[in-house]
Amino acid sequence: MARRSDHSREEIRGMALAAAETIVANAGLPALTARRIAQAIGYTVGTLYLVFENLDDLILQVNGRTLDDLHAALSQAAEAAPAGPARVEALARGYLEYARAQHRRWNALFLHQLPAGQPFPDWYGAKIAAMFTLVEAVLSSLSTKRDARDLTIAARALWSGVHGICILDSTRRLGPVAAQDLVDSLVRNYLRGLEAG
Amino acid sequence: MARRSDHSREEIRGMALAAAETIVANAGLPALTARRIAQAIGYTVGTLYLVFENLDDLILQVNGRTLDDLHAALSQAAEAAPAGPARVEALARGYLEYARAQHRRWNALFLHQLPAGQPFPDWYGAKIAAMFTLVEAVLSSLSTKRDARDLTIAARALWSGVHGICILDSTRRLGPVAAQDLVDSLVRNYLRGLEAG
DNA sequence: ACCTGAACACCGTTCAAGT
DNA sequence: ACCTGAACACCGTTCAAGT
Repeated sequence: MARRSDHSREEIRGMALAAAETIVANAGLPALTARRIAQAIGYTVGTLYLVFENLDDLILQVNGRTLDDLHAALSQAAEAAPAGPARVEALARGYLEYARAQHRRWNALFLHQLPAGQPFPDWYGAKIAAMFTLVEAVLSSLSTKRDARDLTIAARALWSGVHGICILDSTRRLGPVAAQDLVDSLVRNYLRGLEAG
Repeated sequence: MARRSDHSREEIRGMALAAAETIVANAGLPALTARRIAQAIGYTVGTLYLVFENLDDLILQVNGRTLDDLHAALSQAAEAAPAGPARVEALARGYLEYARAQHRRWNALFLHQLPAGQPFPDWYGAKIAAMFTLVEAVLSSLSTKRDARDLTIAARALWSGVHGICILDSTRRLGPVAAQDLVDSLVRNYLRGLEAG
């Protein structure tokens, strides 16, 4: 293969991200290497560095797509359930289901670490925050008496809790206990406690 | 450096694990390489493979030590608090404190992934299970009416939840919310919900 | 018997050189 | 201008060869 202008920068970028997503979905984040992506799209490694800052940048883009996908799946799961506690439960179960169905892509979200001290770029942080906002929206319809700060805390406490179950489940640290039972237990008792508070 | 019998196999093993622990504590798991460990103990890489199966085996040993250390810290935190709900809270806060104080070692626990499909060795699984057992013991003193299965579920749901908060905190995904507030919210409301159930 | 050190097949990243 | 391909400084792992 020689000099080519077969594809624009944007096209190469899109091809690389699609190839990367496939590699992660099929073989997991550790299998994602610059040479493998380059081979999949028919260019050499050097070309990737014309289009991405580095591998971390590329992985962040892949994970950003996964977060968008996850957000869409959760919105849908929530809307399908009747408002109230059942909707919170549907959201939590939706998260567990997504983590299982897309487990290599979902795991990549948490396996990837930026170099020490480097914070997430703003656009990525916004995608994480949007996940919590989704939970806040569903929780806020439960009881109107709480102020914004309580809502923020409740949404993050509950959602982090659900996340903890999902991640221990996906990394097989839970032993022979059904993760769904844990999610149900956490959501029900937390909400009951909130109401009684 | 030439042929030496300065140290027994067991001594080399201990030196390597100690060096590895220091590297992880100072620079994080990604900085842990066979060549770096070898250099730290004054042997060549080949020697490490005489004493460990491979790097995964070595990392598992390092993480096993961290789990022991964590278990001891949590036992102590629990015993220092009065029995009852306060003790559950002390356990949860102790976990968050450990994750923060030893954050690179603690993170290594969850950053390391065994090759696809390879389960944790039994001795390592037992150390994970011991963590949940600790929570069960503290929870069981709260109410005597629950059966063993309920206790297992409650301990794992609550503890996974606390873990989720700690891991999102340690990877800076929580935003400007105090993790301790989340831990307190989760524990209090979950326990209150359990009681009301 | 114990340990070395060089080799193999990989990495991420850069950049002079080709078309 | 666009892309290559070879180079650099690394990896984990193995194993013939040295002492």
